[in-house]
Amino acid sequence: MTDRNLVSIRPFLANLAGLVRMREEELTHLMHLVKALNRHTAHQHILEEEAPSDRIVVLIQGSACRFRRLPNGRRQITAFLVPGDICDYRFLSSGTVGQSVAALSPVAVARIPVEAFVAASETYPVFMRAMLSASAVNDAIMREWMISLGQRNALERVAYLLCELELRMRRVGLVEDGSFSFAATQADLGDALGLSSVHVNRTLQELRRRHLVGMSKGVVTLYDVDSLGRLALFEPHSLGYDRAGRAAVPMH
Amino acid sequence: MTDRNLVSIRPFLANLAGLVRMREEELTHLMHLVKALNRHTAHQHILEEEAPSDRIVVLIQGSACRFRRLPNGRRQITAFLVPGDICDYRFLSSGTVGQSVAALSPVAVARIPVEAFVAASETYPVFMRAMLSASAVNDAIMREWMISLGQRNALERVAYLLCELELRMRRVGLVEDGSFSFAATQADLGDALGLSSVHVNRTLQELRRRHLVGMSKGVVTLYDVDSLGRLALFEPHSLGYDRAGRAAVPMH
DNA sequence: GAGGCGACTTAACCCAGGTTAGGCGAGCGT
DNA sequence: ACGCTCGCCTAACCTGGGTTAAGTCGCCTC
Repeated sequence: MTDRNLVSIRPFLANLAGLVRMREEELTHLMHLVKALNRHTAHQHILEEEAPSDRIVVLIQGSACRFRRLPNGRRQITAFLVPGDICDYRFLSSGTVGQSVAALSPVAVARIPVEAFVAASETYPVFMRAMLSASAVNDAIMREWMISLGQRNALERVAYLLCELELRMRRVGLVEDGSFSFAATQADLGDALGLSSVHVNRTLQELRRRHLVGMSKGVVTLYDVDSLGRLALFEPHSLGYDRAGRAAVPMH
Repeated sequence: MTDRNLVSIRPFLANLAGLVRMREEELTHLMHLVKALNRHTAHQHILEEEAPSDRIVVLIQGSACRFRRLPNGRRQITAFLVPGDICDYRFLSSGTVGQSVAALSPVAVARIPVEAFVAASETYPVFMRAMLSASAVNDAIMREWMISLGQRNALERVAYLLCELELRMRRVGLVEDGSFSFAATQADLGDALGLSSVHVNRTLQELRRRHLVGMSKGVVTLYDVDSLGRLALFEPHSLGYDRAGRAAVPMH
């Protein structure tokens, strides 16, 4: 493993530990499964559509997105990734499914050999359970995006996305005073929300005007999460987190 | 198991056998895991949001949908289910995630106790692999719906949905002469596609006018799958099927 | 420090699809 | 045979968000 000391994989551990109960020993063992820690610059691809899935790839630092391109050139971003997120779950079924992952900012990425992970799961079944839970949460997030795209208007969509990101960042201990780092451009947001970048701009301005949101230089600030959540029709429990009564994991 | 003779669970077996290679013995064993076969009338709920997931619920006959309701009353259909489909994958992670499943027509449903299934997977690991594959396909379908909602216009969306359904029905041997049964109303289609029922109507008429599609009394006919697919920006391989070189499974 | 590029902003115009409000026919219960 | 409900269809009108086009600002490179 390279430079484990420079970049902490803590968000990853926090992510999984927030889904299943894990003992100290298990967390340590899990940590040692990480075999490589790479960096990518903004806009670089982290995973290609057709890449074999012999590694579990985990985002450790920075922002990234999953997306797919249509034959007509349009792009749909299907997920934003925050530190601790697993980039792609195809290793669970050893299939290859068509979507790529790209960095939105400079990122650090950890890679875990699937074989080693599966082997370790024999001794620690909690590892596989954690992955399946993470995958289920991922599904829930996708489902909620579908609802955004189908039923929410522009203002609600943007508000919803920000609430979702805030919750996910908070879970891994990366929200401070209502602020967190998130590197998508307005065009990226448009490709994720099914809006033009022009309209994303109009919408963000409206949210700023209402003193709900601040956004600049890759830092998002939510001034009033409650009002924003109401506006967004945001229901945290629908994301599959904390339904088990388990909130953000305390980092000791 | 009740009245196994009246309703064939063949679509279910075809579905899984189309994802992983299974021997005759395994298919037989799988069949014997089915412990109950129930019927529901149209509009009845098959699964509630909060239901415990101690059964794997499989649609055997008829049409159904997964959906979630927003606090403002609007409804987003997140998936249509065709015979052979697993209604809900939450049993994989033993979490409860908020969506319901409802019948669109009279349906038959099989139930497999999760415990028995997991136990059987010890002897036949292919069972669990099949479930994970089915879940991955389910993800791919959801992803493609997100792309529809975000990037395709009304005509493309409707066309896409019909192509997808045709493919899925064909996989389980339920397409004859380009026709298959599908019971959603135009309002249902609207709730799935993020369109008003009025506009779904306009759009279907346009597809009929172009001699691409026929639809009446719960029977869909595609007159020209190729043209329709082109119009829809439909890329079958993106659904995760047949990427492994495996097309619709021959039923011997 | 000139030039270029990428992200954000603004404004004018326009259209795809929503909304509202009906009408029509088939099935069904009484 | 009546009336009800439900699904389908039509038409008139309206608006949320798309499109195009241009301008600003900061940052990076040479």
